[in-house]
Amino acid sequence: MQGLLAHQQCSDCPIRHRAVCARCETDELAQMEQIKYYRSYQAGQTIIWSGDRMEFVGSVVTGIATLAQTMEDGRRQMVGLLLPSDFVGRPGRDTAAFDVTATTDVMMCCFRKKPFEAMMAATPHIAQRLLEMTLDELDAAREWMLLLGRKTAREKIASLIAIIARREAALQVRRAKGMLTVDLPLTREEMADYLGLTLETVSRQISALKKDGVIIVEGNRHVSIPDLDRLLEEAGDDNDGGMLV
Amino acid sequence: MQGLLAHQQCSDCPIRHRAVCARCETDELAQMEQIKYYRSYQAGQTIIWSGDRMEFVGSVVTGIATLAQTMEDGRRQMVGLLLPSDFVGRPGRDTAAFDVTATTDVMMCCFRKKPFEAMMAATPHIAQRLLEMTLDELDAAREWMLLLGRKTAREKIASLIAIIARREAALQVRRAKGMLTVDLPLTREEMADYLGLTLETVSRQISALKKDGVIIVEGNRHVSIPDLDRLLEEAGDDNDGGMLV
DNA sequence: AAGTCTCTTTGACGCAGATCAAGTGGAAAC
DNA sequence: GTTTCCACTTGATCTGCGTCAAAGAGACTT
Repeated sequence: MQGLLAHQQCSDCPIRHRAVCARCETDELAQMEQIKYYRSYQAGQTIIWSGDRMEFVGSVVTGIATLAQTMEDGRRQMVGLLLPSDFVGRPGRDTAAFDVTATTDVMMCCFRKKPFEAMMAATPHIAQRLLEMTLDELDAAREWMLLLGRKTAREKIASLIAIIARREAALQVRRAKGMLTVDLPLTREEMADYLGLTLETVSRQISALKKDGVIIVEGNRHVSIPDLDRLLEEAGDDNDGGMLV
Repeated sequence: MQGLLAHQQCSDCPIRHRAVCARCETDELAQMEQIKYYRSYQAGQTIIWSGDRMEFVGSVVTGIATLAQTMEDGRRQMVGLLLPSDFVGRPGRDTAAFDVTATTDVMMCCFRKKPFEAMMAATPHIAQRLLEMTLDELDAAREWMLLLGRKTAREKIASLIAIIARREAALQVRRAKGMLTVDLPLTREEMADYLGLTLETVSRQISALKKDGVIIVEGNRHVSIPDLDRLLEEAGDDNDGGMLV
């Protein structure tokens, strides 16, 4: 798989139309192709340490990574979930502000920072797309601030499941009227780190939502949603906003 | 004041070198000048309602505004503090995602959205600067997520004061060895909305920090900091990061 | 088949911060 | 000078979630 991807043409890339290169013309893409390289990480591996010098920036091609911050005493807060097409790194800054960790096996499309910055200066399409993506992330981060600051544990869990479900619903061609179904890409502890809770509270609230029939849980990771509106109500979202990074 | 500003040249503008126009050349600035207009708001006035159609984008020239989100039942979370030079609005989207409210009297330098978007497409300097500003805001938002998700009430208050103090320290030419001094630009309730607390808890923790000698409070708004390192320690920030929007 | 490991669930208890309520102090209005 | 108002403080009580502890449930090893 990785061997195949490593020689893949950008034109065949699964994230071609969503990543930072989405707006590039054929010739621009050819230039990108020159400076890119693939790199893969195993589940659990740290991709970037906070404070490290960043030699590269890049896009998540496959897999899921997390962006997190840790205090000296070990308290930990996830501040972003990186899905395929999401951008990692920050042009114009040379030390990383957050830890980036692979949650599943991850394949990244990387660019050494300097050449990328040079290309960005020369290619408005890249800067434009990156601006668009960054604005989306900022909106998502602000939605998340409401969750962290004001929602109850139950609402937080419902929100997380709703966000993941919404994303799945957008991707998977609507499976003929079947109940909406998601696989949680995170352990209880990772959910806790994301939601500003403890893993025990996460577990308890999932059990409570299950008992109340809001969700149906099979195994640890598989969740079905009989009534999405009910779930959204539990999440405390009136509006239909609230997409994830 | 407003009358004067309304006829001011961009070249004399107090935020000329920090706002979205910072990178513009003289000729580009002249173009911006053509499409800009000033608008002022009184303290307490809402500048933009969440969900409203946005007809304009712009920069805060003077004063302080807040970016906030409200749930149906009234729970409220501030998601940004807008200071002079900060940008309001989102090119490429036409309804506002958050409420923008003037905390003090505010003067905005506005651009109708369409002409601004057109200029942005034609002027890479604007998009570049906006990208830089947006990336900074995203970092600040993520710092804030750690605060909301993981810090104690005392740490939250210390963090807020530290952030405001840091900003003051950057602006005010270091007043000859005098103790660092800040005026809180927010009411207790606004602080609570920013920190994900209640106003009672804010009041209690300020009293506690005062009693412990971490801060010296005169009146309701005026705070002196005898020992910044001590305050930063209370804030739980090991690193020196954590700037505000 | 037993042992180990990791992830998860569940219970018992305590505390930080919310809620409810009363009171203080300064500034503007009359 | 009194009244009203508003932001703020402080106290009493309640509760949601954290903490500590134990045990269940798969998956992999030997």
